[in-house]
Amino acid sequence: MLKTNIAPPQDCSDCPIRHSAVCARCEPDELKLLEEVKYYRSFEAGQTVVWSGDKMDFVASVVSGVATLTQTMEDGRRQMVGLLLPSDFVGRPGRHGAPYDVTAVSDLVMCCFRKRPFERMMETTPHIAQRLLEMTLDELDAAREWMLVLGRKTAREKIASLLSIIARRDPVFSNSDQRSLTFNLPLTREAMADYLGLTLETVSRQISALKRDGIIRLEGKRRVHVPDLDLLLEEAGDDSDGGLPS
Amino acid sequence: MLKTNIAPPQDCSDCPIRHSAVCARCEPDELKLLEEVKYYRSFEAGQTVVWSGDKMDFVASVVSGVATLTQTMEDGRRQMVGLLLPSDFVGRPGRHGAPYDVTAVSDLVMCCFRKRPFERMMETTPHIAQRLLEMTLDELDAAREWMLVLGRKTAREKIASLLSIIARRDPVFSNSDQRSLTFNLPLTREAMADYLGLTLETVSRQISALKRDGIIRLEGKRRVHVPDLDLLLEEAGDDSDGGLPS
DNA sequence: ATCCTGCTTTGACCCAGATCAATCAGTAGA
DNA sequence: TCTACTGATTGATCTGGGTCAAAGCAGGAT
Repeated sequence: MLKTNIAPPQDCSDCPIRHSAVCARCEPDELKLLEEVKYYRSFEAGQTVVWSGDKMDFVASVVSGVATLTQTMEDGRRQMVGLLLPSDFVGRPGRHGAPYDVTAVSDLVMCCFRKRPFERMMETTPHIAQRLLEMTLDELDAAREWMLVLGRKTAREKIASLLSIIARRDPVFSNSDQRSLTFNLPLTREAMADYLGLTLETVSRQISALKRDGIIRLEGKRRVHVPDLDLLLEEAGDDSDGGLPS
Repeated sequence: MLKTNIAPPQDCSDCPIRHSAVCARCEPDELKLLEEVKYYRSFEAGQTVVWSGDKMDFVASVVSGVATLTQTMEDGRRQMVGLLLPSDFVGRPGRHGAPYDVTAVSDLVMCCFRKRPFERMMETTPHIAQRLLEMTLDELDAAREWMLVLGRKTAREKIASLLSIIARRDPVFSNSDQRSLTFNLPLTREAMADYLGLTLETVSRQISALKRDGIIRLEGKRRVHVPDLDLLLEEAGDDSDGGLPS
């Protein structure tokens, strides 16, 4: 397996997620306190970060790479319940056990904080608690959007929705407002199926269908080119236009 | 329609949700400040509290009754994304528009806070922000559980899951640990369908099936008796036993 | 009483997506 | 170069839940 061993940042000031993670609002002195309780951990693609039910004595931010939260039923049915991209936060202050499996789906670097000290800082440093609240509210919104996808969308709409979610969060998209773009798909077909409540065969078929219909083009299995983002959003069944007035 | 006009509480000290809502951790002096920016609103069953997209100049706690958050696609497909029972919180500090329809499904009393002053209090009163963070994390957990239901469970499991969720949150359940219990179903078949990503016909059929199999008994359409809660949990496909050791 | 009107139940049929199975395409190792 | 794997694609068939349609069943209102 290809090992891209990305070195963790030397210190917070040149951290790539400095301005979007839990620490985003911290002042330099607060950052210094955080720095004392933090440490980096790296995982290879496929490794499990924590198993559901295990004790989890840290909370963490994703620095680089992609991780997933999944729930599994006794008979093996699996549902992804969280997709963690850089700057996303894992773990819950004030809880000991992990409620979900956390898995690295690509090579992954996490910035971990020892739980106890972090919890104490939450009480003394409002900037951390404020930012965490904001991020949690954003995640709740995302989860609710996802519930609409799971409960009411067709397989084709589900795939289109997932692609547009990933496209929207891709750094190259944030920097441009073109109609067309190209991005990496960080998930296997199986992981996409777990995300969308489908089987991997259906995922594959629907991706082929979108390709056939010219909505997307594949460059290798894992790189997606979208010639017209509006067409993709249309397929996703979302209230497409953000309503630009005349 | 039957009008049960429940009078709102006179002041916070005899409010039924005093110890479980956003204000749960407030000290008497903090409560006094909150009291200055609060007002009650009542809705009849079926009324809309706010429409998705509308301006929402308040945040609120449910005092009594049940409300839902729903998303609707252009073609009319609907998905419930939140079920609000007494003490639950609606609205997001720092956002003007409502992202979902909020609807009273039974007669409803809400304790509303004017948004601006509430936002200011969030910054000055850590007890409010802390409690809101805790509640939001709980909701996120619930949303993720719900995602497993929507994505991977069968219709029968979905119904059993919903019934056990409602049973668990029913006040009479919290006060007893018997195997059997009886509770009111606050939702129509259609609302249950919107919750579970099903059609109302399927909901009706599966309820009949659970009844036929002796998992539940109906006393009128809206009152459910569960002779053995463990059987219901089994049907829900949840990791049933909380693991009582030998 | 009887007629609404808004739920709910039940039946008959159909289809989107699951299941089962074979094949293909890269990449890694020997 | 050949082999072994892991992931992806495609085909054939089956089925759970959707769709369409017709009753049933309260509570109010007339």
